[in-house]
Amino acid sequence: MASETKAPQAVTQYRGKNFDARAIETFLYDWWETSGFFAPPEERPGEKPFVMMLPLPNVTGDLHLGHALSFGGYEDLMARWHRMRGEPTLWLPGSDHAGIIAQIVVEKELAKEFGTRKKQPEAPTTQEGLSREQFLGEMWHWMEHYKPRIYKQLRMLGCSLDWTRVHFTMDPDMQRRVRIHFIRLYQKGHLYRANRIVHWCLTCGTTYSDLESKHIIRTDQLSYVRYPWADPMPPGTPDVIVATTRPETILADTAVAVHPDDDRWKALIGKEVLVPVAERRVKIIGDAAVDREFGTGALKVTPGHDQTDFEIGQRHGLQVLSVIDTRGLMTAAAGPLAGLDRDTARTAMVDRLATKGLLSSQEPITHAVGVHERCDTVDEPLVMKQWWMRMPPLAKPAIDAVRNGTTKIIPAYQEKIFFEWMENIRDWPVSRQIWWGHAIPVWYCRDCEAVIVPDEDAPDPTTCPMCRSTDIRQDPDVLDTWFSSALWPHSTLGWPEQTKDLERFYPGSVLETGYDILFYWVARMMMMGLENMGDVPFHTVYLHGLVRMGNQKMSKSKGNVVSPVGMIEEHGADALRYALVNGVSAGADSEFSEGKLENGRRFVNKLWNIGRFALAQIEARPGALAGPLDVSPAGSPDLTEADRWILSRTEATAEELTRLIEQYQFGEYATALQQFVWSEVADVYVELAKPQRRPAGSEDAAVRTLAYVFDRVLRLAHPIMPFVTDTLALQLWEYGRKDDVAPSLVVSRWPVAGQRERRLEDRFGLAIEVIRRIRERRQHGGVEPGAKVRVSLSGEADPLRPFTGIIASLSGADVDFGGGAEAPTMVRSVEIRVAIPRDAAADRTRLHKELDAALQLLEQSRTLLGSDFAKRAPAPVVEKARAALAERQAAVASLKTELAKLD
RNA sequence: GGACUCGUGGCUCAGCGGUUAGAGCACUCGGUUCACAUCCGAGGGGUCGCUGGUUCGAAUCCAGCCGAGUCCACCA
Repeated sequence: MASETKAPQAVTQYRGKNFDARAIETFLYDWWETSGFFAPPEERPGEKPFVMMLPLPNVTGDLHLGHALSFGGYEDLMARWHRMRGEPTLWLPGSDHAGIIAQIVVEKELAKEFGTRKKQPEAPTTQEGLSREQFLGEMWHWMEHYKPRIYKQLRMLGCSLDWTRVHFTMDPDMQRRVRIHFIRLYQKGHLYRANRIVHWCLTCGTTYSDLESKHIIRTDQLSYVRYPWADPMPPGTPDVIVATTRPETILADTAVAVHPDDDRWKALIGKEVLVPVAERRVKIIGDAAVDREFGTGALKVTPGHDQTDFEIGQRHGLQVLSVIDTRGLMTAAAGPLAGLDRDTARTAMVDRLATKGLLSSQEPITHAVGVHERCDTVDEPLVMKQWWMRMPPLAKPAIDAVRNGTTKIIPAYQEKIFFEWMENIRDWPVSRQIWWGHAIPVWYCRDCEAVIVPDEDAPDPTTCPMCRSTDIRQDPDVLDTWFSSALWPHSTLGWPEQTKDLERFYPGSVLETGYDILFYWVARMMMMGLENMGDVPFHTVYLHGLVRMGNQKMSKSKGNVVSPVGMIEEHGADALRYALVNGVSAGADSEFSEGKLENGRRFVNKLWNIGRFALAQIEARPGALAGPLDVSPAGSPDLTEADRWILSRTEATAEELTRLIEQYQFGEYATALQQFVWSEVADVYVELAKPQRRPAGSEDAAVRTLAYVFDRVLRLAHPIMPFVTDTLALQLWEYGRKDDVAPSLVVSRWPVAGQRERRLEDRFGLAIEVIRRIRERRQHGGVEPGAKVRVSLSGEADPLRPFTGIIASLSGADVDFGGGAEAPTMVRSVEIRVAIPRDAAADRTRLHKELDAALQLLEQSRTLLGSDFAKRAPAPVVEKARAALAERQAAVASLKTELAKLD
């Protein structure tokens, strides 16, 4: 830990009447960081560190609200809370090189800077005029621009990340680790190179995996095409007509498939037809993948350009023909269509079929079409030689880990989704045809075609170990960006070296991220962690929902992406963080709004002003805090009922908030915090702490109570609102408190709940209900707001005697316990008589209304207790119901008596 | 086709077996202006999607249905 410096004056001397986050946030964050508060302290024996990896944002990206929720809401909340619980906490930052996305971003930047450049058609991702080395030079250059941007945004959110351990997935040492990982996986047989059908994006010029593919609904022409019989057939043999939306691929057909149980066709399996235009003889084969309901039940099989057809081809040993290249142009194999792009070729083919009389009919069809999720370009399935990762064996241990609880997923229903995917996992194509990314450590010999994979600690090979040729060349592809991020939890800690960090911080604790990257990242981290480390990377996966605004999923194309940066600048990070987390339950999507942000801002300001009040009281009575702060009844005999009440409520809240955070119920934590701070501390206690409301001689007790309660409140609120709380704590701690203080809330201790006075809490609660009712009666009775009113309490009012002064003060009444002439109102079994101008008619109406309500409640109690409830329900529950019945009986009796008097 | 989630006051959501179902925002009324570009107080507003079932007791558990959304596979 760096030596901590004194907190900046901009913070300790900030005295704004309202909290202006801009005045202090940057100073405070810089101080936290330079003081080393965010780095885990020196290792201590027996410690249990809390370790979390930041879900690395794309280096070229900007933070969006989802990040703000994730990083500034849940993760920083957890990091700060665990740190305050005394656990050495490591929250490790970094960014992802974001392969294809970053390459596209920089290509656009280059285009802006140097004018539009025509892309070379044979290598779509190449900037014309730039060699691969030059282009990568540009990429690195731009990284220096983007990296600080994204890191600054994380700092603005207040994220307590350990910046001494920041990593970037393309750092040279990370590249080395990825290389070693690749080589080890290869040597163990988890990686192989194969010629298979893959998704190809014509816009991005690269392959992509199933996960990066999505479907859109589109309407196309469905063409029915007749495939003439190759040999003379007996009369009555039906024509073979297939339905296709891609007639241009007919030229690559190598079979026609029908369902083996299809009565219309099964007798014809094994016969041959001629592929139109190509005039090639192909067999009719039987395969269960064919949908009998679709079209005529006969399917043209094009293994070179369709996923399903490729699989059918594999099963039947069919030849794979290619008629479309990586630019989307028809190849020489397409004969008359060679050179046309795929869309033109489609029309041309239809024309030709029509001319030849082979086009039976056409109709529009609405169907799902696979597209690349990055750019919505329609998928062009191609057969290419690619590196693949064999997934099922890697998935097995990860499935087991979740099944046996080693790693727990929250919310639990996501586990089902995890299993579903993992148990049906398919091999992962990991090579990408772009330049920005991790190189594949494989060389190919041009002379003997050997595949050369060096040992993990060997330098790049220069000669072929098989034939000694020097004509070898490295695989030009790079690895999928998720290949490197899958290693993040161990590679950032030094793997494969057995570093101190790796030993101390692996396995980690929690992985918090959006459910949308469960497969992309979480599952893969688990698999690679288990493979490389023999242990899971985290014991808990907390998945949060999406943040929507205006009820729409935010996306760049919809143009409704709202930047949290502007919100922070306007309202402060605390307000934003609070607004995002408040009232959202685990895993649920949430709707964000200006209103929520406004509420967050006002809550932050409320806290600030409670602080201003507390500090002013403390300053006014400096002697009150001399010596240790003891607010136990023994240590402070001058405490009033109100002081003891708020102290007890504070302990109750500490207990409750601790439980909520422990159970990952962050939304409820935020709500409960606001409830306590606003309705109890501010609206009730602060009012009762004002000198003009204090019984003489209890002023010092109020100051001590305020100091204690406020200190607890700041700690309890710090995980979600770090800036305003630490500013206040630093100022509060200037005054005399000697015990339990820290240089900053960041490194202070989370409160341990102390003794409560439950009876007092209950009775005080009753007093508050009574106060409410008096206020209501005053208003409805037309009493002048400032005027004093006389109130008599009777019935079961004895427990309220200690609170006479409080009731009087907060309701503007002179209170006695004698009963009186006025018509009462009932709160539970306490009769309240408020002296207001009598109006017998109004009294009667009101009393009747109250009586009706009371009778209904009484009836409910009686029905309940008259049923089997009394026999079957647990004793404490029945006891409660009995007490309620008694109270309701008393209330009804009292109201009846009063009504009788009126009549 | 398979699976999952959600349907609670005008809006956004909590609550997920036991008192008269809560919060924020919005709304109505009344105050205040040396903690609070505000704040305080009071109030109106809910057949907890529908129909059955389990239970002494269901917004909460189960089944079916209706509606909204998501994921996985496929759509030639």
